[in-house]
This record gives sequence, structure tokens and C-alpha cells, in this order.
Amino acid sequence: MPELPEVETIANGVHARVQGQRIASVWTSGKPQTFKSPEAEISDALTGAMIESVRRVGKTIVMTLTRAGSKTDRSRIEFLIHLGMTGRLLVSSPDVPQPPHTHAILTLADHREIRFVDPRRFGRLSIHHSAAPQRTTENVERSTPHYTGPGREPLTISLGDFVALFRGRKTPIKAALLNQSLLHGVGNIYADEALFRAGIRPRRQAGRTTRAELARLRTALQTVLKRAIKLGGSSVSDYVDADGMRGYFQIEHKVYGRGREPCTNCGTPIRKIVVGGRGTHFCPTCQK
DNA sequence: CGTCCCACCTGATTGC
DNA sequence: TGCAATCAGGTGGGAC
Repeated sequence: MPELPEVETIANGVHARVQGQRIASVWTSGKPQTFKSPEAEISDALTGAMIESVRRVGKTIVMTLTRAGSKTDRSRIEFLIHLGMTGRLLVSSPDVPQPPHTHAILTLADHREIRFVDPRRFGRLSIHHSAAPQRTTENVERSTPHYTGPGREPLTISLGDFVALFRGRKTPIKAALLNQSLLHGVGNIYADEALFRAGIRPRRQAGRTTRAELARLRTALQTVLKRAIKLGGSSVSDYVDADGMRGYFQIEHKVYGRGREPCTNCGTPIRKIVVGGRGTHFCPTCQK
């Protein structure tokens, strides 16, 4: 379910609700695949910690925690929440019934609960460790642990860096867009929507696109992602927080989920194919 | 290493 | 109507 705009919406929503709260206790379900770090480690790291912030990196929600007593950077820990396909992160009052497939509950000092719910269990919870200060060539010393994700941020990458990502790749451009170690955060919906808006067919070899096409693609991708964030993401099923917040970007989908319907631009039926094992939608007339 | 394909899960929808 | 097949917004690992 969640790609960059949905994860950003959720992270912002949770941040606004729980920033500054202390985690009083932690419960975990014991379903092994959900926990990328051992449950005991997660539980130990979170219990008693204060939630400093909740933000998005790629498709991952990063909860930064501090320990009472020591205020140095070294005491910061990051709790990573990846929602997979069906994960949800809810902030609920304790009297709201627990949904099925709840795999973790962080009970806050004010008794509200942060609940991780995930029917398909493709989501993952982990603690991010980072070595003490790291040095990089372009940066000075960094004393805060910082999860940076597997790839580059689509919203801030420069044109030059964007073009370089695809150079020499034989894989279809759509598969490259979905590769999280290149750009992180782009998923199936926004890959299709960006390629449509850029006029590029999903099966085009990534390395055979022109600089001008990639410039269009970067702009299209950023436009679509920003617009979706503004609308709270796409809700094909619903997601988000305890208030049942939904996104509305799906209203503006031009190709995703519109197989056989007419293209909004030229009327040609939208075609649905499989690229890289994923359902892929495009207009055979508007995309070259 | 780059690329392809499947397994990992449950639930909703499609199709016979 | 009923039941089986198919599909779903994601990733990680193994094969080549």
C-alpha cells in the first residue's frame, strides 16, 4: 500500500500526535518475520524512551528516540518501521478495539497506543544502529545516528545525479524506478504515473533514454509525488492513523488501475502489462 | 555486480 | 450462490 507520499503522510501524522511523548511499555506479537531486530532488543530500546521525532526516509518511517538522563547525541536510537504492502501505524486511545493482525503496541505515558497492524506481514520493524561518529568526504563529522536509506531521495536529487542513476542500465526504466537502491520511495503507482506524465514507455531500456527524457521524468516524478503528498497520498484501501485519515490522490491517477479505460489525453485504451513482475499501466499512444 | 523471478502472507475481487 | 483462481501500493534472496 504505501509509497513515498503515503509514508510521508503517515509519518507526519504520527509525529504531530506523539512527539515528546514517553513510551511507558511495549508489547510485541512474536511473529518472527515482522521483527528484523530481535523483539527483546526492540522492546529494550523503546521502553522508557522519549519520542523526539517521526519522519520518512524512502518508504521507511524513522522514529528517533532519546533516553532520559543523557542528552548527548550518542543516546539517540532510531526505530525503523517499514509498512510493506499492508502495514498501518495507528495512534489510538486504549478503548478503541484492537484490530486483527496487530503486531506491536507502544503504550505512551498518556495511555494512548501506537499500534503497528499488518495483515500480510510484509512490514518490518527494526532498530537502526549506527557507529559512533562517521566521517565522509563531503561532510564533516556526524555525531547523530542517521538512517539514510538504501538510495537517493527522489524529491531532492539533482538532475545530474538523476541522469547518472540510469546510465548503462539494461533494465526497463520502470524496473529502475522501483529499485530502492537507486531512488528510494518510488513504488508501483507513482512509477506508472510519472512515466505517463513524462511520455516514456515503461519497458524502455533505462540506459537508452535521452537526457531530455530523464529531465522530463524527474520533473514528472517530483510533481506527482508532491501533489500526492498535498492530497494525503493515494487510498486504494485505507491506511493511516486512528482518525481514519485517507488520501485522495487516487482521484488523479491517469493510468494506474485504469486498464482498458480511455487515456485522459488521447482516448486510446490504457494498456496493462507486466514489467519486472509488477502490474504496469501505460498509454500506447502518449508514451514512446 | 546486474538482472530476473519467486517466495513471503492475507484478503478482496474476478471468473467460471 | 459458491468456490477457486488471481491479484494487490514491497522486498530480499537465490539463480544465472
